[in-house]
Amino acid sequence: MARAATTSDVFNAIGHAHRRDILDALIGGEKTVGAIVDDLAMSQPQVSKHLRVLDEVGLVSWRAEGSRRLYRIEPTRLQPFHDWLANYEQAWSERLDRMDVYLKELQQQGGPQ
Amino acid sequence: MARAATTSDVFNAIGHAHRRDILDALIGGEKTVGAIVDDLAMSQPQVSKHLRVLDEVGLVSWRAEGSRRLYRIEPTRLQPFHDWLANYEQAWSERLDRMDVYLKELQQQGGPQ
DNA sequence: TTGACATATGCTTATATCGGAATATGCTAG
DNA sequence: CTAGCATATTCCGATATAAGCATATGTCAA
Repeated sequence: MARAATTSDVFNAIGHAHRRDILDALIGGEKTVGAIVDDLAMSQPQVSKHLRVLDEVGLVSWRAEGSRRLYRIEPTRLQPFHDWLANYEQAWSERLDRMDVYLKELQQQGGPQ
Repeated sequence: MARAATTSDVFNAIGHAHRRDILDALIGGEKTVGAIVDDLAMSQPQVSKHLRVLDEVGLVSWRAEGSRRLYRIEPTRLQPFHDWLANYEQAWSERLDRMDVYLKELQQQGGPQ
């Protein structure tokens, strides 16, 4: 077998730097494909293809205006990522708690020999 | 050209489901390679390779204990994710604000027709 | 309708992995 | 030193894209 078939997965979508660049470029608000092409140094088909991936995953949406498309970020779709991160932060703080308990025990016992 | 050479990039590292699975398996604390192999249904070489990637990116670290290796998560390396997400949360809340303003306008006007 | 512009799509090539199997390395016990 | 276990590494074939180029599609203006 080969690479895991994980396309159309939010994590995979943001796993590529160019797509993160595109998302970053959209932080200020909706933008035209051409504007993104100008902002970043990418070819138009390249941008369109990455936008397609981002759209399939739901990270961006668009509306037509004449012959242009205005793309915008769909920040709510970052929720899975957010949730994923939260697990580790919880694990981390629990770990700090345990360390805290340990340190307090040491204090009560007068410290290690 | 082909796929962007973005290995040894934290975002790329978590872009693959199996590596996220491994990280999840390590949430409870440090674990042996063999333990991970048992937990997830993956071959030992497969797990070792993914651990290598995660290690190169700094998302895990390990200590030797006899002939075993105990791997653990390195939560501080999650900071880039946190920072990146923070940008979009701002965009997100701004969007909620705009929606709020819009809703208030509707209220003052007596609602849409 | 034609022309010009904006964007999407199809085709091709190059390449980065992924996964599997076999093997190497490292450590410990006896 | 040898056997055996735990893990890493190498070699391999398969495949999923990424990027480039050319082209199709769609929209507006005249």
